Amino acid sequence: MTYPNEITIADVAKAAGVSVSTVSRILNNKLDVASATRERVQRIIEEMGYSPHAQAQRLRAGKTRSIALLFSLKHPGNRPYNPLEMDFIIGGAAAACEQEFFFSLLTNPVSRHSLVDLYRSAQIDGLVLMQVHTQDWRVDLLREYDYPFVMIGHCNENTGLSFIDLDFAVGVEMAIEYLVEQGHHNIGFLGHPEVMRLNGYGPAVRSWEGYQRAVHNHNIVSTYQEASFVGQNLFNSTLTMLDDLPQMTAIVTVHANAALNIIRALNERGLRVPEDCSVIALTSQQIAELSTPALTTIDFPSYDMGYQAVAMLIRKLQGESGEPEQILIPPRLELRDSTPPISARSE
Amino acid sequence: MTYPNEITIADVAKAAGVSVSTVSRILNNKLDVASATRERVQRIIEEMGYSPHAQAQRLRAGKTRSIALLFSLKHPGNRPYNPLEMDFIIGGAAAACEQEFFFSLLTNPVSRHSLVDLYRSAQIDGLVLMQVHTQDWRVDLLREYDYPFVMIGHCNENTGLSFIDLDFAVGVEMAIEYLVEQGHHNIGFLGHPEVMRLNGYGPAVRSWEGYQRAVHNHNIVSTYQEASFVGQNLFNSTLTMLDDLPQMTAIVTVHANAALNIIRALNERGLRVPEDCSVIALTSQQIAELSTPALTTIDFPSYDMGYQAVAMLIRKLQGESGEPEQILIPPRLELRDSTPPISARSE
DNA sequence: ATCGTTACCGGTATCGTTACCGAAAAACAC
DNA sequence: GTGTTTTTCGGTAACGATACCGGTAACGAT
Repeated sequence: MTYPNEITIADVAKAAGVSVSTVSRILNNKLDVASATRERVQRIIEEMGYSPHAQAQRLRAGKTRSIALLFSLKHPGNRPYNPLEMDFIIGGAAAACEQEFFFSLLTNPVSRHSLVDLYRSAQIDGLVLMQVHTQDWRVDLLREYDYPFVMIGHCNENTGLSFIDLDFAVGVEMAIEYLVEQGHHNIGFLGHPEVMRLNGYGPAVRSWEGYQRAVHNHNIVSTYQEASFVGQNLFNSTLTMLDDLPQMTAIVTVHANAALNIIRALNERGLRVPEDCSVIALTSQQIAELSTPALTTIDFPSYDMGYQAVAMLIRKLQGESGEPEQILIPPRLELRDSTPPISARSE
Repeated sequence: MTYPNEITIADVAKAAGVSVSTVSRILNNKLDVASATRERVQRIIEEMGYSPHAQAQRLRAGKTRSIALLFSLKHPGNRPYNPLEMDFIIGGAAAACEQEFFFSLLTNPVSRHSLVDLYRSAQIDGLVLMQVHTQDWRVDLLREYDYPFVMIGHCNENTGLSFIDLDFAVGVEMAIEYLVEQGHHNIGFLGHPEVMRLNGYGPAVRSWEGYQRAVHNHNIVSTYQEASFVGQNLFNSTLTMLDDLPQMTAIVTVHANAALNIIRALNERGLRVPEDCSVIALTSQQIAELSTPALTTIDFPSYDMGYQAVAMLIRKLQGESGEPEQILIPPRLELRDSTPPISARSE
């Protein structure tokens, strides 16, 4: 028993004794078809196991009904890949699938040519950009060509562009302010690798700005280290901060999965979290709750951001409104167990 | 200045003063074209910024040149998603992109109907299945219809099927055997959630078998817990094992990111890793090196597995050989810092 | 000069679908 | 009964590309 998958609309038409036009109308729920024939043909469609050829439909419609997410594996310093970026992908995929869009991952490095080609050769209707830099040639190019896309992240100049991003600057500031309110005076900051900041990688630049602003606005002693995502590096950077500022009682980090290494480094020096040192990380709820103690965070709703970005892109593609949507998520402090409440710390 | 993207092969032909056939031949590198015209037309293609309409090409060719990976977000007990599964995705995407295949993520739950429809409606040429169960209706269905697919994982009955999987049973056995050789007699095993094992989820079933076999073959005292991926749960399960077997000196776990919680739980009881208790995890190099101490592992080369699976699928699609490829990766013990060398433990 | 071979190119049909136009049939008014 | 509107349907031409077939021109051989 074989299952032919070469059934076309013509086969259905012939079997039903109607024209292809009629079958097409039925498939697309047009009204000018007698309900008797509609039901009869629908039954035959069911029996034959026919489903319309998506490629042909899309060629005819001039739409691909697929979008892609550019995900560079070559991002400097970004190995292993950030788990929050994984959430972007999953969230985006979920949003796309709900709307019956195909959602592809493009990991090849893009050139100007290959980027434009994606649109020109009708491979995709739109694109999601992540790992956005404050100045980003991809953004400039797509804007110039007026191709539809959205960003997870944003540039310095965003007129006419749609994006969703977390407000990293305010986030870091908020974390430090909270610690100051709790009575901390000696605070460490563990940021992105310096190379990423110098390259203009958005989160690196803005979280750094937030740190600088907080230090400037509050009367605190601080130290900072810029570390890569590698565990050993985070571990060592924490030790370096302790050398630099032995009386440090709190650490703020932008690293999603640094907690383990920070805690271990502190333990190495006989310090415990949260009794001797508080920790606030900029990460998602899921990751925060993986650690013990669960981490107090500036929440990084990465899954939702991916989801929203794709939803935004699809709205744009369906042309519901020409207005760009720009969402800069206000940071939200989530108190968990890595920052003791003020009462416990008062004496 | 606008950038029209509605240039067709006909426009190029007209501009070049040749027929569409000739342009087509040039695009496809056919030989029966005079090199003079070829170069002239190619220059015009370049100038006009033409690239062929992928949809039309694929309709004509009867191939979609896209594959998909089924990734269920509803996997019981599997929240937050396993980082190793993320690696499958990234590895698969990388392999697909290298071969210029589109690689889509499908997160919607599939039904028999929607699964078959993917092929019938020519949305995809092939599929990668993960989260495979020892008996899996999706596998049975695709096999019945003879649609091309590969698995990351495998079933009990795999004749004619292509897959790549890690040998979990032997892996767990190997880990325990190593610990026995190192002189451990009291060993804990932290496995997948019971519900996954009972549902027939491959890795859960097989790692459990490996554990049982090891306990049966060696003269050891052991305890086990089955925990979900949630941090608190892993933490508590470790404590429970310590209650159950206070003299425990080693833990084997299948959880990719359990290390933090195991270590913290041990610390809670005044035990240190690796001085008082060894830990072996079944996880990838990248994750193993995130922790301090870096974890000794049964290596789970998840990125490569995703990559290989897609490469395998593409080979199958290009029909290089009708033979199914079945790769059961022999486990490899990677010694790092969470298991002290035998010399350090001898006295 | 004629024929055959080769190199190069153009026309046409086709992939499977949908939009459009118009025709046949049915329904209604009088 | 005729005339008019409405319903229902079929034919045809696209969408943008490629495969196939056949035709022209150029060349060498006889």
